[in-house]
Formats: sequence, structure tokens, C-alpha cells
Amino acid sequence: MVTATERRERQRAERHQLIITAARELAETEGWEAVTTRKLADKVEYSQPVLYGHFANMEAIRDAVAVEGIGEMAEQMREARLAAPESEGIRAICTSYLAFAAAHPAAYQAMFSLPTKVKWASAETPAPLRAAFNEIVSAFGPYNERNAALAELIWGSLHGMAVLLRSGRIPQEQQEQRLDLLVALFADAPA
Amino acid sequence: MVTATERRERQRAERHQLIITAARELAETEGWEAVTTRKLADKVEYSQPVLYGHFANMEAIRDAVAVEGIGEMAEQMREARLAAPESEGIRAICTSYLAFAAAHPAAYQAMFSLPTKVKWASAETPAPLRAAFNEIVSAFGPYNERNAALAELIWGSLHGMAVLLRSGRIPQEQQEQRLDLLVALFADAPA
DNA sequence: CGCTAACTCTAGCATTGCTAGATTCAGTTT
DNA sequence: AAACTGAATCTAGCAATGCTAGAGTTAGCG
Repeated sequence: MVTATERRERQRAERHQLIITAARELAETEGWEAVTTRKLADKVEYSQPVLYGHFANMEAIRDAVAVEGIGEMAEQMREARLAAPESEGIRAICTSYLAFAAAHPAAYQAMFSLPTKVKWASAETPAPLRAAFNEIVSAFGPYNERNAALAELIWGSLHGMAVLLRSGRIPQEQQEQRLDLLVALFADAPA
Repeated sequence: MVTATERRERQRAERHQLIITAARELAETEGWEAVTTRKLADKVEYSQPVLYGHFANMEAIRDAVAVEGIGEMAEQMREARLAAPESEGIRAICTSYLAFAAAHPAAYQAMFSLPTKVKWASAETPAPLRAAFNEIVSAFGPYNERNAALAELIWGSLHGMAVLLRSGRIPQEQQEQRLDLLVALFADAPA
């Protein structure tokens, strides 16, 4: 009988996702320092050891939230880019990026600020990470060395803005002009 | 007798610095997760409670390392900028920034990646932080709204590059062209 | 010499991540 | 239907963490 095993695996996958979702919710509402194995186990209504049946350790759970978040962000950037006129592609990507960072600060933190074991450069780089990066490259045109470099740079700038915005350094009111400047900078990039 | 009190205060200040230095060394050699109150107390040859006579908690120690690091980086950027011809100011700042990040990864992590209570925007912003920011602004010219915005953007880009370099995403060989692109982008910024 | 106050340490608490071993439960076989 | 087997889950607990109360020591003063 295969269906019994199948059902078990499906339930296992569901619980896997349940843990990730619970961790993310907990982080968004109470901050990452509140995401402990006990609280998380309590929230998913299992005991602590169950968590370790799905993830090697707490860091792996945070990394899973990070990968999920990056996938979501990639998707949102893609939708924003496709919905905008071609000439506004870069701006659409930027706005979408910053919107995600503002709307999901804990996920964003897991993605780009907290210590992580997620590899960005190697063969086992998760697909969502590649998708996110390629999405930014797409705003500049076809994939080539120059556009990849531009993508990395604007990514860095966006990350910097996101952090500074969150810490309150940049007043929200000047944000639009700041974004204008960023977009102008990269749109007029010398060949 | 005032000298007794003075001496005590001097010794206290010395020990304060000793703690910061020890924490930084420990972090650079073994990583921040190895900087525990016990190891740190052991290294400075005092008991744990002494640490709390100087800092509210472990995070405050890390923040002190961060502020010290930012001060150092500001100084190095300043020297690099003054040593370079005027037209190469931006490049000098960038090179200096990335060199510091590469040379002191743990300090850099405390400065810009790890959770912190250091305020960048308020009245009690430490002087070294202001100095660092103003130094970047100086590369663009006198302090005004536009140059401050440019400084924030290039700062973000540099941070992004530093993180990507460290994680191995960017091959070191292409780094020079990448820097050329960044400098060109910001040097030719539209008014 | 003795008193006081500042300083420092020992010892321990609560909480953390993580795990071994007991226990329960579901599916299969007799 | 009952017993067996192996997987799944929990209880209980360990070592390490940040932090602190209270004891003990030391240094400066009369």
C-alpha cells in the first residue's frame, strides 16, 4: 500500500511548512529573539524534538524563512516589472523591493541581515535566490556581465536604503526624490 | 585627595577599553558566537559581573565594538581621501571602505549586520557615526541635501558589495571593473 | 588600628538550543 | 481479533548561555 506512505509524506510536508510559517509569524509579531524552540513548538502544537525532525537546528528554520521570503520578493518584483511600462522597469523593481522590506521586516532581516548558512554563490544555491537576482538583472535587460554588475550594485543600494529607512535615518517624506535619484543614476549608467 | 579618585577613574577607563578590545579580538578570531560573557571575562582576567559594571549587557559590548570600528573606518576613509587627488576622492573612499570591511570582518559585522541598539538618526548618535557619514558626503563636495542623498546611496552600494564579496558571490578578479562602474555611476550623477 | 564604602568574586537562577530514552500509536501479520 | 513491529512523538534532562544577588575582600579615611 503506497497511499499510506504518501499520506504520511504529504502530512510531513505540510507540517514542514507549518513550522516555517509559524516561525515567520512569531518573528514578525515579536521579533526574532522571541523565536525560541519552546515558543515555536508550542505554536505548532508539537514538542520541541519534532522541530529537529524537520530542521537541523534553529538557524536552519530561520534560513528556511529567508528562502521563502526571497522567493516571495522575487515574485512580487516580477509582477511589478511586468505590470509597468518597459521604461519604468527599474523603478518598479526598486519600489517593489523596498515595499517588501517595509511590509515584512522580520523576513527581510532573515534574508539579508541575520547570520545565515544560505549559499548565494555555490551550486546548491536555492532556486528562489537565483530567481530574485535574475529578476533584478532583467530590469536592465538581457543577462550579461554588465547588467549583472549593475544588478549587484543597485541591489546593494536598495539594501542600504531599506536598512536606513527602517532605522529611521531617512525621513519618509524625502523618499520619493531619493528613489528618483537612484533610478536616474542607474538608468543613465554609462556603457 | 583627588588623585586617588582620578587614578581609579583612569583605571576604570582602561579596563573599559580592555573589554572592548578583547571582545573585538575574540570576535575576529573565533566569530561573534564565541564571544560569551565567560570567555570574555576569562580573557580580560576578571569575573563576569565586572563586565556588567561597564556595560548594560552583551549587546552593549558589541555596540561599543561597532562604534569603535566605525570611528576607525571614518579615520581611514578620511586619510585615503586627503591622500588622493581631488578627482579621485570618491574612488579613494570606496576602496578604503571595502578594505576595512575585508580586513576586519567581525567589526564590520557588528557595525552593519548584527542587531544593534546604536541610533543613527537621533540626538544621541555617537560622534564617530556622524564623522563616518560626513566623510562620505565630503567625497561629493560640501554638505547639502543632494550630496547627503548621494552619500547614502553609495554607502548602501558599498555595503552590498562588501556583503557579497565576503559571501563569495563576487569573484575578486572582477572587483576592479565593478568598482570602476560604481565610481563612474556616482561621479557622473545628474544634478 | 578600625571603620566605611567601593569593588570583586563565588554561586546560582532562569532560559536557551538540543537530545537520549521512554512511550504511544499506526500498520501489518498471524 | 490479537499480537507484533517500527515509526512517530513526548517527557525529562543536559550543558551552555546571559545575567544577578549576596558574600567577601580590599582600599582609603579618621
